[in-house]
Amino acid sequence: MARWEPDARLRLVRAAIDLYAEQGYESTTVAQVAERAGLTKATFFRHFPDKREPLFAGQEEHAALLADGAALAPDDASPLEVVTAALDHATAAFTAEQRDWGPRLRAVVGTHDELRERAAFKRAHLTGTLAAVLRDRGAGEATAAIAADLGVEAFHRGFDRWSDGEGPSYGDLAREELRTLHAAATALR
Amino acid sequence: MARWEPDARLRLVRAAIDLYAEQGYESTTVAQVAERAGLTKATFFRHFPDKREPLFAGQEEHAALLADGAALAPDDASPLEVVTAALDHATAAFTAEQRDWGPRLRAVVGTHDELRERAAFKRAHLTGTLAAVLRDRGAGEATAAIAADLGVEAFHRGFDRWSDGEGPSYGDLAREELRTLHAAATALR
DNA sequence: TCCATCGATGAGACCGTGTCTCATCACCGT
DNA sequence: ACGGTGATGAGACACGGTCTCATCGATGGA
Repeated sequence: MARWEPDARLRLVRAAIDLYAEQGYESTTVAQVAERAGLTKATFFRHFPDKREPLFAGQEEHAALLADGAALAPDDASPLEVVTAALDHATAAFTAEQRDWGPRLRAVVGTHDELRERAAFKRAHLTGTLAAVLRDRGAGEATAAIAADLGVEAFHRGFDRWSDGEGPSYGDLAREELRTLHAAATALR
Repeated sequence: MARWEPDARLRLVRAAIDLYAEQGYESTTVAQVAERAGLTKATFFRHFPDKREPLFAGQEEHAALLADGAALAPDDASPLEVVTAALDHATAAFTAEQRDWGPRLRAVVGTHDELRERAAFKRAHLTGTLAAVLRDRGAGEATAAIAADLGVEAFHRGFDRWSDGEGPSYGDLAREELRTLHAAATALR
């Protein structure tokens, strides 16, 4: 793996973020992204299925980590404890580089519906994965859906605050968000 | 408004649903859809912004109705009561034709990620709209987010059951789903 | 040292989506 | 009849995304 100049994939991610931010997503062509990374269009599509995906490269990992963390929780854990375990486990994915990219990614994604759409899809995938784990553990349909919603909401709120440089660790922020959301949920009338 | 053969837009919707179901979404071209509707590719794109949109033609109306219904609720209504009012008001959108198309649409959308993605986006839009109304009415950030999630979840579950031919009226089904979800939410631990 | 292999890349043809411009045609009011 | 208006058709165009074939660079073995 990785001959010639290594890290082609990473170079493509960086080139995409930079160009989409500099010139706008629409007015940037895939060929331009590839060129900035020292590659060609064909190679871009060998690393990513489409023009939007480099911006969301880390997300499948997040889904996997959330699911793994949830599956690793003790058998007698309540749904909310399972979600907490999932959030804690996901902490592993959050490197310094991810934190730096966070705000820039949010800004770029916010500029174009096509990107918002992909973000919504990834989020729905996350929610679905988490809900499936909860159902497998015996939670009711409705309970699984709500707990998953709260977990993913906390996941994103925590990440946003963390990548804005707030708080000590991501894990603490996410847990705090989850507590807040849970309190609001039980108080709902 | 509608000269020549009237209802060009509706004919396009029907042609799209039929062809996407018959031949698959991928292997159907926009030109084919337009041709079945007795039109051309250029006219298709005058009625819809892209190939996916005819399948989701009714959804903006749903968002508007939910928002209107929520805004019409009495000033002292609780978040959940606001959501209930929104669901009741949305009932207006559900014609017999919508019910017939429901299962077919679900089936087609389920066959292709590109369509699932659009569905997730529409749903996120719905949730965002509802949450915004709730925040404007003074609900807290977290409360608005959760109430909106429950509302949209109930909206979709209700619609699925209703379009499967279940239950008396859509309004009753959606209210029932909302009650179930609310019960699960308050019982969450 | 040389060579065969294998995986990553480049080159370029190709189809479909989505945009745009210009011409056409049907309806409408006068 | 006649001109205006708005929906449509025709066709060129750029770009996204797929595919095939050729190339090249590193590796491992004789």
